[in-house]
Amino acid sequence: MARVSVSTVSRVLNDHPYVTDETRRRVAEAMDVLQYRPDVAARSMRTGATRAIGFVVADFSNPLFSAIAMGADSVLHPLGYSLVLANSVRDPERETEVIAALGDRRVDGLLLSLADERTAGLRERLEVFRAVVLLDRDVPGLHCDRVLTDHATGIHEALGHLRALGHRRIAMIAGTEVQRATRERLRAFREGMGDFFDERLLCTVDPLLESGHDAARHLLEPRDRPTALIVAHNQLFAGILSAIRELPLRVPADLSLVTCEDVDLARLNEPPIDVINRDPAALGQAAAELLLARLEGNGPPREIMLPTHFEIRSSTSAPQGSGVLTPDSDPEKET
Amino acid sequence: MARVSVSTVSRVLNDHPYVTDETRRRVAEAMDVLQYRPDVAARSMRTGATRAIGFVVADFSNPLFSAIAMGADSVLHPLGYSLVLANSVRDPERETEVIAALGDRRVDGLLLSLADERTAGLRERLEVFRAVVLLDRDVPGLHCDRVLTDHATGIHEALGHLRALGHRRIAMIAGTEVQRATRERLRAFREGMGDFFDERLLCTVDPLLESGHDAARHLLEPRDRPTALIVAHNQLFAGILSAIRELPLRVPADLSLVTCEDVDLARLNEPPIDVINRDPAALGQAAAELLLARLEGNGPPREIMLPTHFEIRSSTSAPQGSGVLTPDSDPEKET
DNA sequence: GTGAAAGCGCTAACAC
DNA sequence: GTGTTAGCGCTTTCAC
Repeated sequence: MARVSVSTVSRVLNDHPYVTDETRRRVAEAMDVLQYRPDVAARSMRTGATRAIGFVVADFSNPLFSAIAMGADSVLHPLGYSLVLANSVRDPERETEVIAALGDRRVDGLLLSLADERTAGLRERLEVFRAVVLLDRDVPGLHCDRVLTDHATGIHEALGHLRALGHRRIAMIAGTEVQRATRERLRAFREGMGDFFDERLLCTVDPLLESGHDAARHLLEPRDRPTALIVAHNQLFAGILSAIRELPLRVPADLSLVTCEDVDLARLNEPPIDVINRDPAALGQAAAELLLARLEGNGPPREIMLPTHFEIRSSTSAPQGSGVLTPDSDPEKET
Repeated sequence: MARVSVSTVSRVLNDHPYVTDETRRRVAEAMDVLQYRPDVAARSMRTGATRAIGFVVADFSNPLFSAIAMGADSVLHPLGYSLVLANSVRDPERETEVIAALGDRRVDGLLLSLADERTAGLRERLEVFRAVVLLDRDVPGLHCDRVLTDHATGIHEALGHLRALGHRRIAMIAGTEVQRATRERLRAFREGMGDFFDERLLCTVDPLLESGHDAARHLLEPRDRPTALIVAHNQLFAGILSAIRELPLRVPADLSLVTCEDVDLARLNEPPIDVINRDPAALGQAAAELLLARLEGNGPPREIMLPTHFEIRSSTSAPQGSGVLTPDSDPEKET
């Protein structure tokens, strides 16, 4: 229609030099009239690039992932990349399967919030991808770009605060050790507790509502009850909170409580829960930037470490009978 | 390597009849050895189908969408479809843009949780897609498959409950009328309130944390304060709850409270909040099934209506000074 | 500056 | 049953 060859159209499309303004105009006009839109699939067959990024998450009902996805999308979208979502529903087998499926789609890169870092053969499966970025994960033997979170600092800060208040019997309910975040939190917890560390006050469970609930019921039995509890996984918090309500235990009078990730449920609880906080959108953004850089050129794998911060609200106070009095232990504030 | 032609390989791949078991075996073996994986892009160029479904959401930080996406994925994934995510960040302009981008990708179908149903030219833009399913949306002039939610029944039930308790001054804070859900809730609210309807107790705002907060602060001023409040949008609830805490108002003694969607924050609040509930995963599932059916064959657009249920917990009681006493108004239960 | 033609990896029609 | 071949819609040499 513009009386030019396909190659010229292609040149206009990819704004090559060496096209007359006049030709360019004619082609643009024709495109407009014909409502022409280039076929991404055909283009990628030729160029080898799909402008699609696979995003593998363990469980996208976890609000953390929405935030991460938003962060990643905010840098990827303006450059014309689309996110292809793959939910592994916390199943390692399905995880390798969705990764293979994304490979078949020839996505340009992969963003991985894996359910399980130790799945056999994971490294080999990831080799086909031009770019892989791990989101707060650590796959044995895999050296690739990563965005990590410094979970230890948050735990140390929280522990410091609790111990300063006089707590000695501090418990932790965490996810499973197949994820770096949990391993880091456990490590920091052991470290920070030092001589006071008590194996019986530590509990790792699948990050599900019910398991959190059950673990809390068990851990918070009257006999030898801890005076403080750190919830070391986002998705465990709701279940643990409901267990605390059932017993019932007053927070912070009977139990000081700290959780990870700043969700509505923690912020708007009465009392507001002290949290070990981070910026999940920043994680997504950083990961996307690393991915883009990798797609651009080569170089050694990079690592970005993102901070955590412990934020005091009103869910911690001196343990009962400790003789220490803080504003937080003011009985007026308690339910 | 299997000493056969490409077409035979293709036949094995698409398990056509008329291939000897022996040949099939040889090809399978070669595929295995060569780690061969068919190229989805090339295949779709030939067949015209990409096995990719675009999922447009207004705001994927809304946990409702994760639930819907999980539901959709649970039926799409087993059939080899991938979800391509597109976040319109509540911006109508960006919405048309991401829809165009999904068109360029030649996705087989579209699942739409639009931010704005009234964007000009939306209908035309959607014509290029082989299948479009609206998720609880109503685009003027567009007749396509839809999964709707019966919001009215939930509102009527809640209103019936509140009025039976003796409430007359019932307020509603809702999202904006660019979404069907809000329009339905408003309509049902007007209807259900009948002669008691008071324009000043109705408020529509952008579904953001702050706007919910501000609207609540304004609506709940001491003068002429309503005795009950229905929160008619998921994402408004947190802001409204924080406003209630600031004032502070006791729930349900000073204010009976009802919200939409059963989120952790509502269920685990003290007291647990009465909710108008639905099953978002079912919505996603139903939408995916409609989409698949449309991809299969033709026929008139179908509509599936999903129910809502009002669930009483502990956040509603008779209004103060009404003389009616219910277990829920027991002062022990209040903060 | 622009056109002709090859080829990306697949499927399907047609031969045999 | 299996092979040969055209062509999906693009980009990219290579001519001119």
